[in-house]
Order: sequence, then structure tokens, then C-alpha cells
Amino acid sequence: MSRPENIDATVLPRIEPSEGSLTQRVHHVLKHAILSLDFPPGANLRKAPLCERLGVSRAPVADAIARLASEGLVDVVPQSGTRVSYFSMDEIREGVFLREALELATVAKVARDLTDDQRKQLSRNMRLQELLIEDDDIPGFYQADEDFHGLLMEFTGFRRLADVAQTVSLQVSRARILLLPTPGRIVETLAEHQTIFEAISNRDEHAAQNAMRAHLGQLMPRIEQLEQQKP
Amino acid sequence: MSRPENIDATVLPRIEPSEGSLTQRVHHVLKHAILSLDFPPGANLRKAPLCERLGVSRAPVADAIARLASEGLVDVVPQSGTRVSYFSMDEIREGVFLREALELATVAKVARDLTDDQRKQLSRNMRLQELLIEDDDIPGFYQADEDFHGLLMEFTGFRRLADVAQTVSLQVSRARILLLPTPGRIVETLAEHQTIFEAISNRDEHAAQNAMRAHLGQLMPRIEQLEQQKP
DNA sequence: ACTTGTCAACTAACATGTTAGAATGCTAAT
DNA sequence: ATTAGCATTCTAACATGTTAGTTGACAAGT
Repeated sequence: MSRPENIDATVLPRIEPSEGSLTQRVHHVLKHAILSLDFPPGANLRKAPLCERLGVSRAPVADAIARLASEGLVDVVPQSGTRVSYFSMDEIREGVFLREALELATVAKVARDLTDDQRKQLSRNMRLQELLIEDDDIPGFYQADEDFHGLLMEFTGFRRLADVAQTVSLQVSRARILLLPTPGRIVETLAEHQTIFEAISNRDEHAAQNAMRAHLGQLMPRIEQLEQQKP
Repeated sequence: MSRPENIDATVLPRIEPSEGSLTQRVHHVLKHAILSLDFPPGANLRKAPLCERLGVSRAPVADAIARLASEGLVDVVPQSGTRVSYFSMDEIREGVFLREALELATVAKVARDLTDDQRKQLSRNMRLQELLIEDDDIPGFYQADEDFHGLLMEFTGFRRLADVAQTVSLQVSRARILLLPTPGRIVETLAEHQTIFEAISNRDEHAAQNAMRAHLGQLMPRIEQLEQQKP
């Protein structure tokens, strides 16, 4: 066992491909590392190693860290250091609350204004989900799951919505990594998605909201159950 | 008439008091100037004058501008310039949508978990609102209005909620500046607040949500009506 | 053993120099 | 008169030097 505060491992995607500003790329790389728990909570980020590893100067790294701080993924102590933030049960609860608020409003609006083309896209996604479960492709299903929710938000016509939803539930995303994939849960998830899809297809706002509430309501208990072992 | 793109006026709060980091202070000052429309949409922010005016170097100004960009208040064109963002009707609609989603979830939770002390605080705020209307103190009422909504969010126990709500509806805040204070509207607002307050006091989630929906629903038509004259 | 004071090392925050790309105005050619 | 090329002059983005504050270790005193 080492100190409670460990240094960051230098296992980052190494190269920086050539697209977007340096700040954006650095931010993306660090964000991914934190969300995937490659950088564990409490690890302190030191600028110098990051600069050396990524082959950039301190300015873009500092900018990227500032953005991470505003997203709540790191805690920066002035004149001292920057640490990957812990995520408390309170923060997760807040993330779930915010996420649910947005998803419920989303699903209501989509059920109200659904176009034929949108219905077709959702239908295609649903069939993809079934297919991936038949093939036992867990990561694939996980992706299709996110796409499903992403499609709904896209259909509202509000551009920032998906970003906001993702930002407010970043801590939840981190916690979800720790959830082991429960076999039965996948099938349940599909069934819940189908219920949501059907309610939307019927343009039944109320039913769609209830279905979404039931769907999202499954998450919190599983995280709380996990809390018995982790900080 | 000058060019469609005007330079920023150097009428900023001049001095920088001594609290918080420079970046934070600069960010706060600029944000206020943008939200109050002292910096009109389309005006381009030039770093040099700002640095000179505020007596700081370019680094904190750059950081502050980066934060404003992530909030959507400015559009930064790489290697070219930074302009105060326009706010389109679409963005305002999105802000209202997001705001409503959060307020509805908030009011439901508060109605569910209200404590005696919280009820007392809300009651005090309601009486303050009545008082301020009697005294014809419009700015005072505006502040009490914001406090009312702020209290509700505070009572959820979620710390970031108020920040998120404010951030997602920044464009709405800017648009609201343009709304002339309609005399009758103030009294209506008070009545709507009272309806919300009563529903919460009765711990009636559903009624509280409906009352809040009705309250927030008043805003959008007034902004759309304003659109007939402005870009 | 435990506290307390000092100091050295490290950090983010800030200042400033450098670079590359975009916009604008000018000139020249059609 | 209109447009195409060119150069000047902006800008943000990036690199790097400087400063001041925090931390942690060690030593001295209790």
C-alpha cells in the first residue's frame, strides 16, 4: 500500500492526434482518464509530468484543468495542487436528481412532438438493442443504451441539452463504472426501454414520463447497494 | 451609427477589490457586464484594453474568457477574436425548457420533504414580497423573486442545483433585461408565488408542479411578443 | 512521546514573450 | 466598377519565466 495520495500513472493515450485545439485535446484526454477511473479519486495531478507526457507546455494543461475544475471533476487547491475529486453519495444523488429532471422533461416533449422519421430512428435503435443482447455484446449494448437516451435529447431540438445532461451527471458516470454488469439487469433495461419507446410512439406524455421515471429509478438503489463496500 | 461590430466601452467597475483569485474576479466582472447588456451582443472583446482597464495581465483575462465561452456567453474565433454571443430565440427557448425542467423537479422534491423551518423561511419571503409591492419597490421585488426561487433550490439540499439552473438560463436572464416592467405583471407574479407556496405548504407535489408550470409559462409569451421588434 | 517552529521543496497563479492564422484594407488587373 | 492578390495588422494560442503561498519533513523544545 502506498500513500493515500498517489501520483498519476503515465498511461495516457500517449499521442495527441491532430484535431481541435491543444486545450480541447488535453481536456478530453484527462476527462476520459478521470471518468474511466484510470485516475483514481484522490490522485493528484501534477502539471510537469502531464506536460512531459503529452508533449505540450503548461498553458493548455492549465486551461484544461480549469475546465475540469468547473465541471467538478478535480479540486484545485490554490498555490498547492490539484487532486481528482472524490464523489460522495450526496453528489451522486444530486447528479441522479438533475439527470432525472432533464430526462423527464425530454421524454415529455419528444412524446408530444414526435415525427415519423424520429419514430423510425428510435425503432431502429430498439432493434439494435435486441440484437446486441442476443449476441451477448455487453459493451455494445451499453453504447446503444447511451445512444437511445442521446437520440431522445437530440429530438427535442435543443442543442445544449445532451451536453448539460452529461455534465450534471458526470459523477454518476464515474460511479457506474464500479457497477458490475448484472446479467438479469440488461434484459430488464431493454424491457424498460421498450416501455418508454411504446409510450412515446403512442404520444402518451404521461406514460412516457412514468416509464422513464421507473427506468431511472433502478439506478440509485444499485449504487446505494454498492456503497456498503466503497468510500 | 458605427460598424455592426463595436468595441467594448471601458465602463467596468474599475477597481478590483481584494477577494478571490484574479481569474474569478475578472470572470465575475465580465459576466455581469454581459448579462446586464453593458456589453451588447456582437461587441468584440479585446484582451489588451481589458488588461489595461483592469490592471492585470493577459493570463487571468484569457482564463476568464475561456470560462465565459464554456458558459456560452461569448463566441471565440481561434486566432481571430472574441465576440459577445448573440442570443437567438432558439437558445432562449432551450434555456426556458431547461429551467422549467429543474424548477419542476425542485418544487416537487421540496413539497415532499418540507420542514417547518423551511416553511417559515418561505413564509417570511412571501411577506417580504407583499411588502415590497406595497412600497412599489420594483428592483426589491425582483430580488425577492429570485430569492424565492433560490430558497426552493437551496431546500432540496443539492448544492450545485442553483448554479446549474442559473447557468442554463443565462441567455434568458439577458433577454429578461429587455422586458419592460409591466405594472400588472408584478401583482400577478405575487399571486402565482402564493399559489406555489400554498401548494408546497400543503405538501401537494402535483399542485405545486402545476402552479410552477403556470408561473414559468408566463415568461415565454412575453419574450416572444418582444421578438417582434428585436433581433 | 508529543507538540511546535522553522525551512526547504513544490505548486498554482500570474506576467510576459513568441508564433501562426484570420481579417481588413490597399493595390492592381480585368 | 469589380474582383483577385498581397501585405499589414490585428488576434488567440502557446511557451516560458517569475512570484507567492501551501505543504510536509525535520529538529528542537516540552
